[in-house]
Amino acid sequence: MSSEKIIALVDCNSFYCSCERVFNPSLEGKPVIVLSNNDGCAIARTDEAKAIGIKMGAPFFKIKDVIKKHNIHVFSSNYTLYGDMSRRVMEILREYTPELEIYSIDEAFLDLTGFKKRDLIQYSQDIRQRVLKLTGIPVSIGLGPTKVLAKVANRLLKKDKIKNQGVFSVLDPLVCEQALNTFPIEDIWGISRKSTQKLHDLRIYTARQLRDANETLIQKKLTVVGARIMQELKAVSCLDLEQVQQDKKNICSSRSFGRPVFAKEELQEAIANHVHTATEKLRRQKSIARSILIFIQTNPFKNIPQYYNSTTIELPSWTSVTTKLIHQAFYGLDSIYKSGFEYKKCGIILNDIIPKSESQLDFFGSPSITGAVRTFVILG
DNA sequence: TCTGGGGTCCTAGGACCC
DNA sequence: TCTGGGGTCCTAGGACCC
Repeated sequence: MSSEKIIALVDCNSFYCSCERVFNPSLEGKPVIVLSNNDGCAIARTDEAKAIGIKMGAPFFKIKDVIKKHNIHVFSSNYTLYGDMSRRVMEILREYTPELEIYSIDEAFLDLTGFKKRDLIQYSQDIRQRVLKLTGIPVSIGLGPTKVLAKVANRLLKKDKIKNQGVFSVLDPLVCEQALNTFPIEDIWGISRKSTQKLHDLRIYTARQLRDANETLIQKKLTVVGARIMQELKAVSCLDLEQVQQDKKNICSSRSFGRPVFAKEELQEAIANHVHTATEKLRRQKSIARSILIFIQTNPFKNIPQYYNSTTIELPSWTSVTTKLIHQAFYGLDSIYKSGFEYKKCGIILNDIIPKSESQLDFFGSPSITGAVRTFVILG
């Protein structure tokens, strides 16, 4: 019993919108949405905007009328601001426990097992109040014995099934049982559309039914991923907190164009920018890469001739030098570019990434991996 | 040469997350 | 006219080796 963990999921409410409200308090109580890059679609909504019926990912052009009618306040996304606010929130959370996993820009798992003897609801309320006071960001906190159950608790808060107190706990087995009874499987963390359909085929509709289902059957249908979720629903923790930020194994930069693009020169400019962005991230984690994938594509939503292609370039050695990678990326672009198409999006992915410290300089000044077999040709 | 089993590594693609 | 961007994990299947 005492080995049971206590996990809190702290989630910032309508995070991007809340950030905008911090700098514009008159928006309090009013409907607000934040749009994706190029103002393509809605990616954050306040409760007021949700109540009006704005759906996650709704294309801007389709909701323009509703926005006007209900006087919804609209913002283009400002990721520099959101990243900044996120760091401040996470720093405060870290004051409450060193065991913390920053799961996304607006969510963190906290291991509160060591605070068992305290009133955990009160402790969580303290966290909420302090974050709100120091950053202006409202957060919701779900408590459970596993990550999946903490997510369940948090989800119930958002759904307003429980009156909006900002903290909900399913640590009590009876409360948990009740919560799972009516909790739809599609709302479980890790169960999305495809898996939901497979489970519906098995006549499994609620979290409770999934928890009590035949394990072999679930593993067969949903692989080990599903089996793990089952365990977590049973309050058996099998997803650990990942406290140290792992180095990225691949780094991607891509974006849609705000307008039609035909010319190779324009694609080159965009690709160069993407390489620049990605190599900056690469250097920040003190890594080097040896493989770069370049892709270009037309707009699949448009009824025009479609083209998608990608190519991977393997470099002779690992590098984090922007110009070297841009050179290779252009070479790759040359090989896949076809004129006459209206391009909508392009991007690059850096692969085969290793820490710079794992490499050493070979005779010619370019890194080679330690321990790898190399043949040296002495010139002259 | 033929036959078979088993292990490892790699890659592409599916599924899922926020 | 107009539909995000950046990730992770897992599996299946092929290549290769012993």
